[in-house]
Amino acid sequence: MMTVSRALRGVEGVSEAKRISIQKTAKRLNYVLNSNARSLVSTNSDIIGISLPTLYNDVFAGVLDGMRHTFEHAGFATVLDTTKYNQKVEQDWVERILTWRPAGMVLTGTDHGPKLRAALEQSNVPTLEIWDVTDSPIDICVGINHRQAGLMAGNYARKLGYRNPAFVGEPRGLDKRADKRLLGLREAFDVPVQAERIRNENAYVAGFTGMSQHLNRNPRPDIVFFLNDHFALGGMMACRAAGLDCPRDVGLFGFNALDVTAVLPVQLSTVKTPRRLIGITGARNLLARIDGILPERTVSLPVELIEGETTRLQ
Amino acid sequence: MMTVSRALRGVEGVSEAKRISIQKTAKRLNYVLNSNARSLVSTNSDIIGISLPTLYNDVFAGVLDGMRHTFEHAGFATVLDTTKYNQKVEQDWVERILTWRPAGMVLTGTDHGPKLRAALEQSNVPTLEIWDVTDSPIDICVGINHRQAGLMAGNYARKLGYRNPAFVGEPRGLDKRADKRLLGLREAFDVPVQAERIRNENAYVAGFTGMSQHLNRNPRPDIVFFLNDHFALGGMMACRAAGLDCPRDVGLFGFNALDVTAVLPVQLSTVKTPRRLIGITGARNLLARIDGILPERTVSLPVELIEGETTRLQ
DNA sequence: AAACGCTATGTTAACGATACCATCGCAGGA
DNA sequence: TCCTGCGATGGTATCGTTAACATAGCGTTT
Repeated sequence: MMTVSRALRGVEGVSEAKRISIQKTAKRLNYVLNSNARSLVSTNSDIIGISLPTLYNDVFAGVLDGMRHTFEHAGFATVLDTTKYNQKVEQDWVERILTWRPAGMVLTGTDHGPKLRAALEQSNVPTLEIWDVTDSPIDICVGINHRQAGLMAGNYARKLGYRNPAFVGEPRGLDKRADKRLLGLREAFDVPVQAERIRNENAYVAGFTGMSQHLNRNPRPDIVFFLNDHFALGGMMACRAAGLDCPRDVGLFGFNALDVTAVLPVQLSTVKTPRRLIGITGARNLLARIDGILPERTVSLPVELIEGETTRLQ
Repeated sequence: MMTVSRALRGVEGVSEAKRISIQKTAKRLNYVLNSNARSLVSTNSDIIGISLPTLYNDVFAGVLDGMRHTFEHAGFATVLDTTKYNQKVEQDWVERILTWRPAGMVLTGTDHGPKLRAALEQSNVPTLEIWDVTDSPIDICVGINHRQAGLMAGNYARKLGYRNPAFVGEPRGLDKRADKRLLGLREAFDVPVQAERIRNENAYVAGFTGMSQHLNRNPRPDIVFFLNDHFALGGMMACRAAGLDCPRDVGLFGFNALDVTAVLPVQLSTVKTPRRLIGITGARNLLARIDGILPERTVSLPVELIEGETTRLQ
């Protein structure tokens, strides 16, 4: 038994002849190793749990892709969860995955249910929080500063001369990062930023609806910021449907620099976020953490302001 | 030990008083069950492996969402893989997951690496193939008939009077389902269907590029079919950039009825695919299969032709 | 009061892999 | 010839949980 175990694992101490013969026999018998037994004896598995809010958003697909690339390369399998921005769902899922003794855990954002932090600290499982940053992560975190990103966009627009800003997003509390961006935005202006909050599965429709509401208001906003580029595209279409010209009549500002922006007739002003890089950096740091090296607890990656044509005041 | 095990699992045969006391003690000690040990003794886990080509495509996000919803509800956790349309990646991943003795397995499409089918049949793990259908699935399958969907779109366009069809997709062999749709399309017409095959991470850009190529050809196609709606949106923008009007100068036809089509100024003609339903139905059948009930081996769900404004010949 | 039936609780072995230690066989040195 | 050292191989106990079986305790029936 021991020789077989050693041979199949590629561990030292087996003659080459015997190793080959064992491997041949294993293949002939369709022998499949049992990871459960291995994990039981070693008290940890090569599973990494990843919790994301949703997959309908290219953003998380990008982050996930970066992480998975790195994890798979290092020999870890990923178990996925989508919380739909529901803390209870996240918490239950984490408790569940912990029974598998995962090698590591990845959560989105830095705001979680009350018992979750304690459960993870108890368990001693290396934990990465991603996409947002905080000074006091559960363990380590890699992301961007959303408040600052909002501030950056707001300052840019204010300097251009926009004076009547508005925002279109989801209901408050749902997407905590978007809330922080709006906070930054409000810091940039000395006038109130009107927010339309739309709940719709379809982000484009949500943007369209929110923009339409803003256009009905008096005075009409001179620039509208959106939760992301998909919302912004919806807004752009609402603009068009109302017979208004962008940027002549109203400015538009998105977030994330998603794929679709590459083909729009009017280039969208937006903030480019390093999604794949966040994933890769996060995964790399978590792997280091698993190996016992303690990387920087908090890594905040830079974002890039894209000055598009939708904010060209005449 | 047995009483504790029974108490925590909620199995019959423990007095209520003792059960409560055990649960309290467990909580106090931060006791976490070990699923590895449980899986070892029961020789199977409550893990279901899901392999998808990519997550950058809303299509698979939809299918995945439907499946996960059903699986989670039934108490199963999902382990995810993204193959990027690479059979070797898929095969290695399946072999890896099989060491976990998963309760079930989900693969995308019906074309796999040579050893994969044998490995899965050997393992006796219930397996669902999704998105495409075949008469001889590995185990069971739920999806749509892509050839027929292509044929349906082609017939519709031919009847409208289009005579010079073209297609924009990815290199042949990459997305087997798209290849089948093109096959159906070609069946519908008695003239050749010119295909532009573009490789680009960004689907919108791929559509834009492919459309531009077609527009340079002489004679120019009178209708262009796209791999999906994202490609089609890119094509629509290329059209616009070239100063052409759609549908006056050229017709466009997408696939999938993705979210973005809801806000386009000209409603895109497309084929609506039941993605969530495929996920839910597939998951439900796989669960039945796991419970020992043998559902229909092959389920082909209907698609719906959306007659948009991009195919209104004047 | 003895026999029975039932529920609650406890004991043992097993799942498959591996760490740890024991042994075997052989080459080379004294 | 015997001993030493080393690499290759094998034996045993263990991880945490659960199925299967055993027993203890208590009320009920005759």
